[in-house]
Amino acid sequence: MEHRIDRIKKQLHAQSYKLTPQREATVRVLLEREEDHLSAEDVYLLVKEKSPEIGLATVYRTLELLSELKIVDKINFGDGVSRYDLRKEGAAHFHHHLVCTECGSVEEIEEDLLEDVEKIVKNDWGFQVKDHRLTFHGICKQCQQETANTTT
Amino acid sequence: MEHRIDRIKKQLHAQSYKLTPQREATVRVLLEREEDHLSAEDVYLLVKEKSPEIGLATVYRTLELLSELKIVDKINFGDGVSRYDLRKEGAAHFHHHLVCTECGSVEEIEEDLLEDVEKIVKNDWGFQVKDHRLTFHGICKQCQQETANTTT
DNA sequence: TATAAAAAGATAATCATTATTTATAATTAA
DNA sequence: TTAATTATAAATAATGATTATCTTTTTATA
Repeated sequence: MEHRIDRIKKQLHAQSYKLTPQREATVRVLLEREEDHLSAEDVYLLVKEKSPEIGLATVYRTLELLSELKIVDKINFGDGVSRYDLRKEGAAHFHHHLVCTECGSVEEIEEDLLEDVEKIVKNDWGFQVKDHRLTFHGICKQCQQETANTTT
Repeated sequence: MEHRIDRIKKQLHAQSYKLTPQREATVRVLLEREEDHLSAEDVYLLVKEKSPEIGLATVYRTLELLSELKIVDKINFGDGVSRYDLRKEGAAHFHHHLVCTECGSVEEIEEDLLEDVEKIVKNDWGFQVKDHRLTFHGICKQCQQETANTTT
């Protein structure tokens, strides 16, 4: 944890930003809840538990900053809310998501499945890919099993 | 054009909805501007040109309805607005997008590049894919050329 | 230390979207 | 055909996420 905070600190410094206490508190929440896909409001409430004096606008500003520096990714699953997702250390690319339309769960795929596709895009469309967003909508393993059970 | 309106009419009827004049006007705008990725507001303004008496809420309702019936796809490129994109006739899947971070242009890829990836998702994650959304962010052909020119 | 710059806090403003309430048109039953 | 029911639309209010503004506090620098 401390190691990752340190790295983020350095990334901020590299762009002459500071890791203020408020920013650190926000980053800590993101690290603790790395598996989740928190909205700004979610982050705000969690940060508030430990640093009650923080303001919502500050959280928004911090998330925006982290997003610009590609430390977090801002994603949108179609409900009206942006969600913020810590990028894995050293990951050049956004990871993929599996959104279950039954139970709403969100799984992550770390490995990059798009290398071949990106080659095609480059060769056939002349488009120079910098980043991608891939989300699958469907039915997760668990929900499939539950449906199978109730049917039997 | 009329043929496609007819098909959409049938799709609505199949779910016991009607193609009211307002809905038809909205669909016509979507057909005319098929290449674009219009926001609800955009659609509203365009429909208003021909049918000035239409209300914004009606456009929203219509787009929502068309979206439920999978006649249009609702997408989000990360600015705060939802955009609505007519699904190609008979297309089971959402098409892909190339968003240029330089000029903001949006290209579409009709062909499905994800068949292999979906197989992997199914086999390795047990996830039953119903639909996907794939967007590449990067630099389009034209912007690459322009950069090359100014550099020389 | 004094001054300038950056960041934060508080809250108002904005803007897309949704909900509500009333009116209108279309369909069905009597 | 008329009355009653239902679907749809119009107008506008309400909501809710996000951003802007303005003031205060903190940090860095001369």
